[in-house]
Amino acid sequence: MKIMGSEPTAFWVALNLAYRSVHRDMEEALKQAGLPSLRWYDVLWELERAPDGMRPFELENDLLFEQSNLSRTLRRIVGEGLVEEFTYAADRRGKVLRITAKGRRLRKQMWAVYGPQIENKFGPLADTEDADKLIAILKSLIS
Amino acid sequence: MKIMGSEPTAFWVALNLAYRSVHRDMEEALKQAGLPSLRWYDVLWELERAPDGMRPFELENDLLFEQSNLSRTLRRIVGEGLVEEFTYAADRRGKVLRITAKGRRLRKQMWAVYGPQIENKFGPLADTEDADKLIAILKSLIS
DNA sequence: TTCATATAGATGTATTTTCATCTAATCTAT
DNA sequence: ATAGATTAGATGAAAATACATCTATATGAA
Repeated sequence: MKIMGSEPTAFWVALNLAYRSVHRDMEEALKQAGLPSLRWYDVLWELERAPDGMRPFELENDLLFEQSNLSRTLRRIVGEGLVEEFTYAADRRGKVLRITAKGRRLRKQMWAVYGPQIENKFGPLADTEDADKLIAILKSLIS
Repeated sequence: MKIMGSEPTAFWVALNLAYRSVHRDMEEALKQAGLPSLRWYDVLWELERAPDGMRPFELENDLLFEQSNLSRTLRRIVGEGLVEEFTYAADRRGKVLRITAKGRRLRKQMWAVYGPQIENKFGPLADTEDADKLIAILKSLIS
């Protein structure tokens, strides 16, 4: 019989705190620089890599967004002119999103802050061969 | 010069998605069972292990709570009779929190759902011979 | 075709979280 | 002792997120 303080719990607790700590610091750095949140970055970067645009529901899956949350986030992002919406001919319920030039510029500006943050936090670990193993494990947890 | 798709970024992306995916599922399971959120669990468990009670600011540090958020979360938790507040004689700005019998019962109920979730997700990994090393890496990210 | 079901996305409402600021108590240096 | 700075915690207002539901289109089986 497993007891509470066992290994799996320790792993989850560490994962939890690590994520939150890093996330908090990164949001802080972006805010400090007068830039939007990480969620916005994720959307912009995802769209920047999709030359033909993406559907909202694809973003939802890739980024683990709550549907209603994404819908409103997109409204704001589109409102800022960072992304454009087009009706999707093949399915008239849907739409297609494409990043704008302005969106690309902002994404790049954000990367200037975000990138170094990642480098600071994770650069030192990246050498460890254990890091690869950990990445694999982390990926396996995603459903 | 580092490019964007490099190792550290892969690590962070995996950490990010893993956390969110697991967290979402766990919250879902708790909600399904009509139980409060993980944040409440964290507070209750932390207090359960503190025989002499804890100060809010200690919880704030241990659980990476935003101060104002914790303040309100505590109001709700105390409102439900799960935790009691006492004035802290040695520093009259502060207070001491102690879990109640009701709080302990609820914490246990929650564990009946939460524990198995952890076991499901992380149990399989625990065999990894260097789980400890991976945990250490995660912990090293916490500031 | 037609009815039932499923999917894409929006939106009203409630809840949670953040941000900024406030009060009261404590601490520190003079 | 006292002025200034710091800390514990609360709170109004704003923003983000979640939940439930709704509309419109699409799909699939009879």
